[in-house]
Amino acid sequence: MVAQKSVVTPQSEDFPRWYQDVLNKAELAENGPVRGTMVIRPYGYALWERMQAEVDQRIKAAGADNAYFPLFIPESYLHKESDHVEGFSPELAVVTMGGGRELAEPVVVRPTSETIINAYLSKWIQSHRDLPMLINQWANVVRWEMRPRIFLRTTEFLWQEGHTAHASQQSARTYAAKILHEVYRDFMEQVLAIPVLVGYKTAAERFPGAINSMCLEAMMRDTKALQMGTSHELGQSFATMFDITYLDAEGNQEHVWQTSWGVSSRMVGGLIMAHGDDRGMVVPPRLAPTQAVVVAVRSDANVVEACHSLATELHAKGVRVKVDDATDTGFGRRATNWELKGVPMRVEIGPRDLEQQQATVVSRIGTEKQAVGLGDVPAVLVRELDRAQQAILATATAWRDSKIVDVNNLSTAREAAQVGFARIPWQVLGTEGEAALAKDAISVRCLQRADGSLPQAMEEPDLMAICARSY
RNA sequence: CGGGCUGUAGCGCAGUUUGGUCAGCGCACCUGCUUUGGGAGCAGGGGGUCGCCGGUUCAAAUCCGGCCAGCCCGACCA
Repeated sequence: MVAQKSVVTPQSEDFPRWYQDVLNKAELAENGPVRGTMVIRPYGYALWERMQAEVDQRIKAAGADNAYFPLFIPESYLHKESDHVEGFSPELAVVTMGGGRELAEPVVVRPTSETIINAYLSKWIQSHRDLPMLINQWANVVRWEMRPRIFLRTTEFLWQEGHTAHASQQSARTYAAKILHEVYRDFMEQVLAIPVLVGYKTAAERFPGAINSMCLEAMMRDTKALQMGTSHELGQSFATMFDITYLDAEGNQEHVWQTSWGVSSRMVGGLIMAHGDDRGMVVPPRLAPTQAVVVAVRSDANVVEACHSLATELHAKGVRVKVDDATDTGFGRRATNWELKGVPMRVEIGPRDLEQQQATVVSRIGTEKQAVGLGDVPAVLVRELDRAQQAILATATAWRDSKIVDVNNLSTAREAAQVGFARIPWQVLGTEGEAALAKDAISVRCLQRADGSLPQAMEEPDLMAICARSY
């Protein structure tokens, strides 16, 4: 076997450059003409569509229904919640002209939709029988970012945002945690194969307008943290400002308790940086738009026919499969391109294979090739796909865990956070320590219990702070 | 928005110090032939107002001024 030339900048040499190389060579996305915008190419969008499908299914299972609210929001709506407007004002895109004339009231392009959705929830909610009201929308939002990075932080990005109203604080809190665990964590670990730490955001990191922000934090291959998703308890502030009230069973007028929660196209960046290696992307099989590619090694009618017939068989078994019979491109180049895209399994068929009535099966996460009888390929592939899914999660988890260091003072925390996650008792760190670490670009990613579980309240004793550099 | 670096073909770059056969290289692309089991070879070919505007000069990718954009490091954030 010929030594493989490096096709992207090695991670160890220059991680940001590696990321750019993968975006380009795997044909995922590129910059749009307006600063901070991105063009998502078909393969990148296929990854997002798979994410949408899996997340949407879980959201519906959690009882929320999809709806759609407008892109434009009256500027006055934003001003109804003071923390909210303060948090988002610096990054708003505001439209002042329309139809060639100055608008009487400027409209903002939504940076998030709490305000407009709550304006309507207040019309729709009258009785305790209307609660809980569970709404989700898939949309694009715009935040004028100072330092954009494709997928991780773009001026316009794609996401889902859930907005719910409940009769009690407990119901809202329970639901926000349910979304965190049953929708987000389950999706990220079981589908994306990315292990996440869950916890509360500190007051400094909280969503503008929330009384409690819960989050999921993943570690990228450069040991920086990426916030993969959030679920917020909004308390009653939006309910008060937008007058969302209901009559309870005793006939009392009450304000609802609310939540909001979201995951975005940022997850595509997280996927790239959580699993990728020096050969490109590694896409876990349950997510992969293409789980297996059947490659015709040489231009030969029998070979090409065997590839298509095997693909048909695999498709019938529920494998998302493609045939690569573009034999006017050399085999090596095609193999490399599929690896760059992170397609989990490759099945190679050439004349030599055909003579033996076999195919050569290669996993993206391994290097060895195995010869498999043609008839056994579907069963082997199904087994290997499952194995790869488990292996990718296990590898990512073991690696991340090896980069989490327990520390007990500020200076060791600072040191540990340069090369991983520093875990330090919150009562040792405190808000002063948090501010001190911020000077070195280290933030408290989340507060969690010592066993890694989600706290019930900020005031719980013995919470641990996870500190890291982040995207 | 601060600090640093960089804008030359789709991508990556050389050339700028010392103005003048510098419009160049590698990859990619097109055609033909030979190839195809890990980024193929040979031959031929297409593509760039050198980021933009202005200035200096007989002459500007090169010098001067301004602007714009991108990347990296920070502050802000999904």
